[in-house]
Amino acid sequence: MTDELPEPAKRGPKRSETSRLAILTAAYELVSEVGYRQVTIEGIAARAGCGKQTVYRWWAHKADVLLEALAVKADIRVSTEDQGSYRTELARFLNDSFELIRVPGVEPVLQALMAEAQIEPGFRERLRPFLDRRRAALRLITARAAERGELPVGPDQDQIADLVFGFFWYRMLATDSHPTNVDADALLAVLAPPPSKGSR
Amino acid sequence: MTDELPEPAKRGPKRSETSRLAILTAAYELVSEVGYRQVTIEGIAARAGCGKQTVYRWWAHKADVLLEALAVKADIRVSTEDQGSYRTELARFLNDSFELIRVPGVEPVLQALMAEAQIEPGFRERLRPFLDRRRAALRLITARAAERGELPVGPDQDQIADLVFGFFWYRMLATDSHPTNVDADALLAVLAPPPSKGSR
Amino acid sequence: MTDELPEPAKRGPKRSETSRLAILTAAYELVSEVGYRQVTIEGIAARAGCGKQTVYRWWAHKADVLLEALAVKADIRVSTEDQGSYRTELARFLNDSFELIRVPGVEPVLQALMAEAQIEPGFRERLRPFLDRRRAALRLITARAAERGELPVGPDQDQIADLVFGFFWYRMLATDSHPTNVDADALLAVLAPPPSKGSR
Amino acid sequence: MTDELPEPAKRGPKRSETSRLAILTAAYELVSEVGYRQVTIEGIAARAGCGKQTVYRWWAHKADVLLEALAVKADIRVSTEDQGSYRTELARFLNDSFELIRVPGVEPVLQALMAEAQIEPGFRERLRPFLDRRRAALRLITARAAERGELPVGPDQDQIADLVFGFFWYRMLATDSHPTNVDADALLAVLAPPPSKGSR
DNA sequence: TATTAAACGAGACGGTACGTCGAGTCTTTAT
DNA sequence: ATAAAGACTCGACGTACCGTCTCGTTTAATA
Repeated sequence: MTDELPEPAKRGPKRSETSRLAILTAAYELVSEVGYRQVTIEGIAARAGCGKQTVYRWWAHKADVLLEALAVKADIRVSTEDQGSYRTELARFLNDSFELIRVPGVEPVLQALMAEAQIEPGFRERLRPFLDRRRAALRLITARAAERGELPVGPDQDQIADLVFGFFWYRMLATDSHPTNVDADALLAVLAPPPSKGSR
Repeated sequence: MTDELPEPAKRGPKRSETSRLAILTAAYELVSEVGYRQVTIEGIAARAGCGKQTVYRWWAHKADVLLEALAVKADIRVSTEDQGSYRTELARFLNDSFELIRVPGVEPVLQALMAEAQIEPGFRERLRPFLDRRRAALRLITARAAERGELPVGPDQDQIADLVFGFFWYRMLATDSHPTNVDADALLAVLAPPPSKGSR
Repeated sequence: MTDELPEPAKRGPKRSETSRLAILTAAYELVSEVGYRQVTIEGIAARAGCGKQTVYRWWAHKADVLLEALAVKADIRVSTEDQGSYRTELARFLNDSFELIRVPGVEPVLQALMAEAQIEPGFRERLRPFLDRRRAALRLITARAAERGELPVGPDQDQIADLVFGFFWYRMLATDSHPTNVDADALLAVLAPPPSKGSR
Repeated sequence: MTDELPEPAKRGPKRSETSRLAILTAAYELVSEVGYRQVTIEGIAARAGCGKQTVYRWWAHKADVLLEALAVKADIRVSTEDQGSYRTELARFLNDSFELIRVPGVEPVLQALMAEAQIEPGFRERLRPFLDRRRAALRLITARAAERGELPVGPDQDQIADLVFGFFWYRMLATDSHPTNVDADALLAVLAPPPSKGSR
């Protein structure tokens, strides 16, 4: 039982990996250098040393280039491994996430992606799987916590995700201050309060 | 001591309030009708029946028109009055806020404003006072709660604001589901847990 | 009794005569310099120092620019005055015409116009009035000759025009040799033979 | 005595006659169907079911395809046989020529070829042999007439050709009316006047 | 009351980028 | 070994808006 198509055996030249990477790199760098508004398909193509058509052939929108560039340039690796306790795992998840946006170029790209999703309905839908993957990662942790009975009463798992990612994005979109470890502690205090000392 | 200039007593016709309102209305309506991306200064001017220059004379950017239109079209009135308890006041604040974005046209405008703030550094700064006014409103409540000693250990007042507005904006920007009363309850459970039954 | 509209008193800036002339000049010169194929609207606009839109606003096609440029750059003045005899008038008409295409830049423009008329049906119709005006000029002469009874039996006035302009254009389009006075004599011999000496 | 080259006996597979004819047919038909401007190499290749490269391999320009297609699709056969008198032979030549452009597809192709010759200097030179062959055919007739002493005083043989082909092309390029037998009579009256009745 | 300066509608202007098309070249695979 | 399929770079297309700049016209304070 194979899901794969048996390769219709297409003739002709294959897609140029060289061009693909040049375009992704150009787009990624340009966002930080000149700002998303000033990034144009023409500019990307020029910097990548390829024709505009090669960009348009493979991506519908400059934001789609960035979305793919993000995967190439900032391989997202956030710990979701079983650490024994919800609190520990959540702490790690938060710290990893907060670290990620300190990777050069990541923040402006994320801002641009979220902005474009508001403006271009088509891209909104293409961004969602990316956002959902992040939620799914967190869900691994909360689901495990639920099984263990560690989840405090209050928000359900979806609402926890809204709180965590809401905090994360709001800081990035609406303020100038990145979330720090101090913020992670506050989130932990709210979502996974430490076992009270006096509890017996 | 007044900062205001003593009015140099300019000659000539005054700014046309008719045009101002026509432009604000046109911009506000166009966002919902055609989407922010498709809103152009030319389109606003055409719909408002005025020249482009009249728009450019008073606003720097189409987002600035919307920011002012929002104040006119959806007068923001969120309760911050003293209700005796933090939990009650926060509940009211949340419900009022969540209701606001159900006003027709408000959500797409807010999405557009936040998007433009990511893309246009100048506008980002002009949007901040708007966001800060919202934070200040919430701060009235948390400050009062702090005085009363009602604030649970954990997040400080700024972090509370990040959590509340983060939740609010994340739902609007990244998901398709508006926050509801159920969500308000979850936020309350996290930020202002009810007095535990057994406590006395 | 005036046929003229009472001028609806249009508001706003008038068409820029500066741009118009810069565009006509640029187009006219470029044809000779780089060849009609290499003339582009972009190139014309760049050389004229104006935006492409300013060209597109007033002309449908690069050939239309040239057609107007021809009128400006090579004011066509071919004698059709009454000289007493058909033969004299036709001789003058031919010599004036043949001289015209020796004006720098005229020949390549005429070639381009006729070529475009074959390729772009819309322009073909816009070129026709120009061609018809040339025929009308010749017709002044042949009609006068007909009145005088000077027209030899054989081709009618339209066919005379076909012969004259056919000769003219064929030389320009299909050969490399311009028509000369010698050719004018040959045409005269055919169309307006001198009164045979022995005839009486 | 054959004009054909003795085949240099090249190695490897020979040129595919199937593709050649498919391309010529596609080009010839497309000109009438969509107009020369809209004919593209890509379109020809697509219609012929072959790759673009196969077209480029054998022809430099779309006009060259048409020039060859014309020879295949409308084998040009104009009578130049000795008929005893200049007038008779010229009449036949004119009628045959005028008939040719009534063959479906011939006129638009001829218009396109002449147009391209104005626009593409390279093609102009490749078209000339075609035009010269037509002149050579007429020259057979005029040369015979000259030998017989039938040529009237006035235009020399080259000028006669200019007049005949000029008339022919001018009608095709600049007017909408094909030359007819009536026109042929007018040309005859001018170039080969019938022996005057009263001549003794 | 006449003057004059500002704000207005209209819209032409020099620009920039769009997204598309086709040119002509090059690469891969199947026949 | 050929040729189809088609990806590539390149350049121009014609369009849409940008933000600026005239144009008259209208309005209101000033002289």
